[in-house]
Amino acid sequence: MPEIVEVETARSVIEKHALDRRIERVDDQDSYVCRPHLAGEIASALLKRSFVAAHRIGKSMWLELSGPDSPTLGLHLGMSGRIVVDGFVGGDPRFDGLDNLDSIWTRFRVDFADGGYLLLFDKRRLGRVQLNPDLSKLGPDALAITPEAFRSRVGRSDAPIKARLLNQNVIAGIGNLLADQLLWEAKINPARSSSTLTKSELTRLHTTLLSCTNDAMQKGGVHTGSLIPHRTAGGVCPRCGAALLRSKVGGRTTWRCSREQG
DNA sequence: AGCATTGTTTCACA
DNA sequence: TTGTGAAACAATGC
Repeated sequence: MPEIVEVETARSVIEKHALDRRIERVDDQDSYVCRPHLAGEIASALLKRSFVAAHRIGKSMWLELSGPDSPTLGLHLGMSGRIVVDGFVGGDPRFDGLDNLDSIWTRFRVDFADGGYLLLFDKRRLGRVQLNPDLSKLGPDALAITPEAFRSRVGRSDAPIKARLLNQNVIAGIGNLLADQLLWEAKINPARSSSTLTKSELTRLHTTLLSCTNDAMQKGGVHTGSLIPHRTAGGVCPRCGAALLRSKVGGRTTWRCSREQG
């Protein structure tokens, strides 16, 4: 997906352009993306109301609806989702096809009374639209977590540090690319047991997390990280020139510098 | 043709 | 109890 940076962009698009507009029509027919799907359940919850706030923790968004006893609308971009409101786009920067918003890749759509729209464009179809999503297990948001909480939560486990960073219940928002990027920046081996990291290493990792996400936000996505283009066969460390090594950590393809993250 | 994929969930197993 | 690895999910890109 869309990691925390892309999701925040999407949330921001919604906040700026989709609030306080009367919802006139809803297409929730994709029963895989929209769930649980009791024919039109989502549609009837939204019709004649409006979105009044857009929130996010990690990679999960939820929208508040006007009116008493309204549910919230959960949005998750999955592996490839984008949010489009009128012409404004937020989310996964890969793939084209946005020139055809009526295609099968539009998995969910809201039309406003004023003629505008909000939609979820998702080629991979692993995104989710859901009423009252359960977000109670999510850890603190990666952009908001304090250094102290970061150290205690992330450093507590015997799991590999990368697996720990990817665990959304520990800290919410870090995905595979961002994890590789920040472990490389901080010169820490992704496979090291989290509990062997020193306090100063954890502090450095947290600082790096902030600079990486900030940087990615400026440049338009986590794919702009300096390590990312080198995560390929024969790739070398853009910092020291040593070979990059490919492995599997936390179930995900992992690249690290053979010299600096040995 | 075959494999990999910026994500999440589930399950068998150590 | 924790953690891991693999599989499943869906569909596209290389």
